[in-house]
Amino acid sequence: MTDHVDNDGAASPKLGFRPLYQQVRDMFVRRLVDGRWTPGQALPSEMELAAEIGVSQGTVRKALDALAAENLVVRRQGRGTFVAEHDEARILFQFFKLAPDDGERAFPESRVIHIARGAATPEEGARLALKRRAQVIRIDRVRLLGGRPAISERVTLPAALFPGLDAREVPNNLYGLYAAGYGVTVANARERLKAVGLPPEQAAHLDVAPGAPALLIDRLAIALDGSPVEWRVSYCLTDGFHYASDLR
Amino acid sequence: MTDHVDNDGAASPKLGFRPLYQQVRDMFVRRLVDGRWTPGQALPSEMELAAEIGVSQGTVRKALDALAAENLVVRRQGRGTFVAEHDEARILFQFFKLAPDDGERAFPESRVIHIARGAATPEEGARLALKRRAQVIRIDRVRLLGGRPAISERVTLPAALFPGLDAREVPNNLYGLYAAGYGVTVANARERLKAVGLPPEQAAHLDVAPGAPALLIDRLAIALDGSPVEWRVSYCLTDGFHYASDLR
DNA sequence: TAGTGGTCTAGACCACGCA
DNA sequence: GCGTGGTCTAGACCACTAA
Repeated sequence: MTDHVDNDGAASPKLGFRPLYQQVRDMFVRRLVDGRWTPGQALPSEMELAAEIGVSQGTVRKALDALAAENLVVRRQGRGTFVAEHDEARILFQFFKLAPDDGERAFPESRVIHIARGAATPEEGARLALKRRAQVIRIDRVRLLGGRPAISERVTLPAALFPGLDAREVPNNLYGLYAAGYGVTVANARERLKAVGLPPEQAAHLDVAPGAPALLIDRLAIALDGSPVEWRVSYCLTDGFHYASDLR
Repeated sequence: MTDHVDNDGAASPKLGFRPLYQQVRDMFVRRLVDGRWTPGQALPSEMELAAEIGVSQGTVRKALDALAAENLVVRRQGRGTFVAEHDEARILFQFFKLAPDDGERAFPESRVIHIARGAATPEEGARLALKRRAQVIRIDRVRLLGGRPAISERVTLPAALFPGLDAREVPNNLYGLYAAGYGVTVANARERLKAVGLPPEQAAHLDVAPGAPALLIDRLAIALDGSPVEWRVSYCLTDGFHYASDLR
């Protein structure tokens, strides 16, 4: 066992104090990162984990509650604690904020326009924290909402993380593929929104006039270990749809 | 004392079970709503509250932690628990999502264009859940970011909630005024974003050409008791700025 | 009925802010 | 030094699920 929790001894002088339950949380995240715990799997019970690690059940509980708050695990009373999956329902509510003005949210269809790999541009390298001259995979696709083309986007990925992705069938649910196919779990994302005039290329894909107002969404997706794993730039038409944001 | 916590007895049959700490949380929210606890005030210590209510300190703690997670109270180790205030810093990070593309976030200046009261339109009535022919106050203003006009917005309020607001000086920080002047605390807000072409009136206020792409933010602000208290429609220019959204 | 997570309690000790 | 919230533990009981 390479995991360990240690809050006593000379290693905990004055600064650098970290609560036990957070150390336990970090240990659990490590198990998720290195694939010891995989999506959908049932974790051992709180009691078993507590006995294994050598802390109280309450401390394990605080650690698991923290992971549940980050949507990394799902707790179900009477059944157990499970590693979260990137199924469509989760994506739809956690990462896809575009909803119809009235009516139910629905998962968009996708149409891949182009997929290729090449050397990262300076901007791509900067956003994805890549070494000079690293390879990236670029996916251009159009997504349909309610049957109409509404999103034109480019997804840029570090090729090193996703070997062979450019040569395979690309499913609708990319984050599910990252997890199931490459062991890469997207933990969170930062989005920056702007209103812009639609560039000619995107306008053609969406079948509207160039210069039409579009919502530009620039998203950087972050993996469990904190590293950026996807840069996505989406142009969205917003008549009949809106981007929903809840401020608490 | 009208507050009470009761989880035994015939009132708790099979359904309708509600954890004690949530009942305590609700009791605390009631105290915030009715003004027994006011912004900035220090709450009694956990021990005192536990003794007063007749539950354990741990249960009070869970209730207060829940309120802290909702940004309704602020907990400071060694000092105490305080009712949250709508100071500029809180607004800036919790409710104002527009940030410069590079550089520090800053609070925008405001210039009131017009303020008046009148009968609610059907749409205003629907959004604010008003009775037919209720009065509303409308505030039109322009907000400046980095010295440049960047936001043109209309704020619509139920006149009954804010008597005399249309006749007084309107400060930059509206939510602070609602709280300090009228005992109305904005607890959260729902925003819907679209990209639109700027209407002529807003274009004139912002000194750009009509039809220029703008970010339309439609915000409904919700009070502590769950009722809508403000409807705000903002047209934002987004060159040099973006709307930041973190997905977790 | 057995096992899981959820709630509630009680008490000890720690880190922090302040007088 | 004192009082605050923060952490950690231990144990009891409850609600839910599945066999």
